[in-house]
Amino acid sequence: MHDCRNEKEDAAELALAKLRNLGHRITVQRVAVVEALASAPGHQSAEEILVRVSELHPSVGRASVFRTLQLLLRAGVLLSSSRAENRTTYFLCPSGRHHHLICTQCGRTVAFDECVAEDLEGALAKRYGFCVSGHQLEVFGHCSDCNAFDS
Amino acid sequence: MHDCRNEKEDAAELALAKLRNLGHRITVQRVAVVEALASAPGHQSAEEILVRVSELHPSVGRASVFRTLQLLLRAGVLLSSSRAENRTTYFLCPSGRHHHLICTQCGRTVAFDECVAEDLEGALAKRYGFCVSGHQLEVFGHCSDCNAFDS
DNA sequence: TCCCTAGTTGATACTTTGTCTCAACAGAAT
DNA sequence: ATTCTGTTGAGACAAAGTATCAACTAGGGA
Ligand SMILES: [Mn+2]
Ligand SMILES: [Mn+2]
Ligand SMILES: [Zn+2]
Ligand SMILES: [Zn+2]
Repeated sequence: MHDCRNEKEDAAELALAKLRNLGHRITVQRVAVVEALASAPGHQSAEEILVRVSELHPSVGRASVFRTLQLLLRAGVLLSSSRAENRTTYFLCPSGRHHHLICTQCGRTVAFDECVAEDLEGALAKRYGFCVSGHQLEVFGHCSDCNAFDS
Repeated sequence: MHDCRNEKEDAAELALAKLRNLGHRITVQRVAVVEALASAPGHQSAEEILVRVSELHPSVGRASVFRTLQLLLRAGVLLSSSRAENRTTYFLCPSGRHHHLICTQCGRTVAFDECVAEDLEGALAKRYGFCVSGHQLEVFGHCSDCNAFDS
């Protein structure tokens, strides 16, 4: 059974668990940011997240939102793209692996599931001494709409 | 024979040729930005590019630099990363295909050559009606230095 | 070669996005 | 209770990017 609601809840819980495991405290502010991220489908800008957090927790400061986003990014459970939707957007991704098709003209963004980099991760880890936590593949081009109208 | 100088010059010429092919005018300002990008190895921030452009062409405005970066991004000959080096950086990439290993802690960035997505591009193009121009793969993790000092 | 014009530009004000500082606060440990 | 350390909000600040618009120019056609 596939249930988006549960998927989102899982993502939120996994993100918080990851913070906890890294030794960070689970505060109401951090929970609020994670829930804001999980409360909407797709990508959100920092501003959208801030607004959403403020709805339920008006006292949460702007700096805390940015600090939490940074923390989640570093923890590998949040990804961001500055090309998708033509602005910087954030989205929870507990697996740390995500793949997009992005129209460089209008910003239209499509997610796809094929993961071609999992094998590669191990090789890179060994070669460069990195401890790999995830990856993001962005494929660029023009969408069908934008193709129709350009040179 | 491998010659970095020539590689860079090629990158610059290919980028300008691409703009020309798309019907954009080749102005001294655009040439200046492309040459600034080609004049240094690796990634540069918008500010660094602006400074470099100003050295030879002090009259070029800040807006033109940003406008040209945007144009090159859309043309598929420039890539950017907001995680590499822990700030947004730009780099000429005429092929439109680039791959990085990025430390989410300190921003250390390593380029690698394995390209695992070329086959995928065709499939995605067909499935979603996109005209694919390139891709960028970012693999995230902790570098050896950052691994040594954390929990 | 000269015109014409759509595309481009510089200056600068402005918005958006993200960071810094620091005193106050809150959990956890003792 | 006391201490300790991580976290917070406010708001000043800085960086990054955009909008406006009159002036200018690249480049195709006469
Ligand atoms: Mn997505
Ligand atoms: Mn690179
Ligand atoms: Zn499009
Ligand atoms: Zn590092």
